[in-house]
Amino acid sequence: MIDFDQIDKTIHEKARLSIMTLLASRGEWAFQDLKAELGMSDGNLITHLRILTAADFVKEDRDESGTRPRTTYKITAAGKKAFKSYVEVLESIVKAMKPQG
Amino acid sequence: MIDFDQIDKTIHEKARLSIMTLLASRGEWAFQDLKAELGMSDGNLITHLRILTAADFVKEDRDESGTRPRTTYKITAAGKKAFKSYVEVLESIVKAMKPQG
DNA sequence: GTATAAACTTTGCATCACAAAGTATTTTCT
DNA sequence: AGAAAATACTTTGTGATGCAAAGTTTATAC
Repeated sequence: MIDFDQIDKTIHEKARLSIMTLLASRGEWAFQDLKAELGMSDGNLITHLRILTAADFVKEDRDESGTRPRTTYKITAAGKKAFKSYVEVLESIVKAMKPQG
Repeated sequence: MIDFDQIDKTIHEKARLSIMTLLASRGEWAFQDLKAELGMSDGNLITHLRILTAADFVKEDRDESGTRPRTTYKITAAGKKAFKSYVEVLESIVKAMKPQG
């Protein structure tokens, strides 16, 4: 049977799932790019990023090189690992549905 | 890109996702069997079943054949359809992760 | 120096999951 | 027959949380 307890609530939330998928599939995302891609408000986006950062799934990089601030986010090793096992649950759900279509 | 807006919140909730997966993979489930399988409290389980029923994703069948009441639940056509497109999003996430492992 | 942009923080609201406990009905046990 | 147990609920309460909107800070462009 599928182990639903293995679903990490930190990742499972829709907004954070999309963030994690984006971060996992591409190296680095600027705050503004994430915001544009996901169509989220500043406050909402940063809250989710904070939650992911607090879980050590995401790391922020502040670029203070004199120019306008540009914060980028990338997935951590722990984040990759957690996301991978999360995706494994998804995969088992997908597989369980395959026979019937 | 993956269309996260296509994720149905009614289904995406962990508890209901497990219920839907069980109902989609097997014809019919008695209330007691779902409860045992998922380890949920009566109140919590019935609430989620009500939400799924209200969304027309699940149909309940009351068996009043003189014996002790036995309510069973099965997925509806609309539920199968909604769950299928939900699983398609999962599949696209899984696929997006495949290249990197 | 006014306006704009980035990256926040704060506030407030509304939803929601979940447990615990209580209820009605019926059935099994003694 | 009476007590206990089981099914399928309902009710209540609490705590968490998603989200938008608006305000804040700092810095840059004009």
